[in-house]
Amino acid sequence: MDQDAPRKTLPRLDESLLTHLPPFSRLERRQIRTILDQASARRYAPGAHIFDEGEPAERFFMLLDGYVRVVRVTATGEQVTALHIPAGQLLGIARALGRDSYPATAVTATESIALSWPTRLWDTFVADYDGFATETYKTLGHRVGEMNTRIVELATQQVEQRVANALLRLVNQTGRKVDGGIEIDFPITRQDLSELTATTLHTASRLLSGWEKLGLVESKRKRIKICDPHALVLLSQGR
Amino acid sequence: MDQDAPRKTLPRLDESLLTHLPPFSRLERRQIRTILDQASARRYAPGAHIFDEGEPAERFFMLLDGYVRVVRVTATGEQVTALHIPAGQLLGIARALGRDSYPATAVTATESIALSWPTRLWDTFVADYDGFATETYKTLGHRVGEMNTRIVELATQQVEQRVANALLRLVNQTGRKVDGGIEIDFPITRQDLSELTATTLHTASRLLSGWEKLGLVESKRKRIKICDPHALVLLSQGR
DNA sequence: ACCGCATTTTGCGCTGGCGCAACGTTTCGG
DNA sequence: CCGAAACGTTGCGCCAGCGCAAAATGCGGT
Repeated sequence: MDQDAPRKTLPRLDESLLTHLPPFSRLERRQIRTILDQASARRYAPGAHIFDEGEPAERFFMLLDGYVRVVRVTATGEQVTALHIPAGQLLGIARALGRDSYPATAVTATESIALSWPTRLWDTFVADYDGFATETYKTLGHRVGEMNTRIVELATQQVEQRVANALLRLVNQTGRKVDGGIEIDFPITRQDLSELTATTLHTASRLLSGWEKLGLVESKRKRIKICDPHALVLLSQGR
Repeated sequence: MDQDAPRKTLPRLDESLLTHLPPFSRLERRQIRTILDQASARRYAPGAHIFDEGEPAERFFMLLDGYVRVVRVTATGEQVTALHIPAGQLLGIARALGRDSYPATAVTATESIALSWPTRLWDTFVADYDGFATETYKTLGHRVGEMNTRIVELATQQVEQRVANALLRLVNQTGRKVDGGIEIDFPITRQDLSELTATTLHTASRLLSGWEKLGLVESKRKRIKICDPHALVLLSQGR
């Protein structure tokens, strides 16, 4: 997207990159070697688009490092974040659902590294590699579950509860222990948070300010630390 | 659920029931026979629960006739409709996503008829029947797309637009031409509509009343007829 | 024909949270 | 080190749509 620089296939990708990741964990060293030899590795700057909604799904990806937001843009230009994907998961797997174009846009939240393969190899992977299909469908199932939860939240909860829930989920997925609490492990702006919870950055900011005064959270620019998760849980359940 | 009446395997299920349905369309007569012989058929009264959220996913289903709403219930007892499923589609296919319990409740909107098979046969179907996996993942992909759309709608649109959208979608999926317009082919209350659009039955009722005065729709109890779809499309896109 | 229940309609007041606006603060490139 | 851009905070007014309440209407059962 950014530059059409030739995807540099790094000198030698080590098998250890994949061996512990669910979709590949049941495979033999030799198989992983084959898979890696077919892969391209690439680094993405923060905010880079890995792929865009509607594009033909030419490749599928394994996020090795970083975080990715999956975003949809409405006709009127508003953004809605559908999902956050942490390192170690596949993305752009439209093919698994019989689609031939990407249903959403993938934007890196941090500097990220991803492997990718041409979509045409998908069927081979499914057929040849034991556990690959099962494991991907599991993550897919998990994502569907998350989407479902979001629908229910959007439909029934107040903004305050939704924001609290979103923070808790982010912390659970990507929390990093620091002194005084748990911090969300990637840069996230009020704007991002608002796109994740279907509100405005103003309201998100007000809520965080309020919580900060109560000692529930602390936040610097682009960084949020949860100090009192339990209190947030209470908030997230409407008192 | 309702009664534990023995699932009556009807004397003889005809192959024609399945031959034209996507997941089975590429199969031979003989294979379909085998599939049917393993199936149980059952009739459900309107409002019956085919399965409930959280239950172990013991069977998967093919809806032969009727309409089913897929519903989630929140901790506070509110209902949210996640999806509508028309005849000819599979449901309860938790297994396809590696889940072993149903993620939502399936409630019939009309009298319905469904075939079902023990979940343990799922893998056999996928392995033995060509096109079965592909086709199911396609419907799954379609449903994921719908869920995505709903998230975006809930996040960005006003109630009026959401209700308009919901009506249009229902009409597209299940519309039946009648004189003066297109009618939604199953009974749907204001309450149902509100659960589908995350609003209250009051607001839904007010909107429909308003539109009726403008001649966009006509509605008797549990029946909604769209008279001017084009005008609704305009509404659904915010003017 | 009548009763009771489910569904629908409508009015009215209240409020969560959005829109707008202005201003403070941190980061980064040059 | 400076200026601009990105990010965050806060005050204020307004309104879509919810909650509550009450009544009307159609429907099925006995």
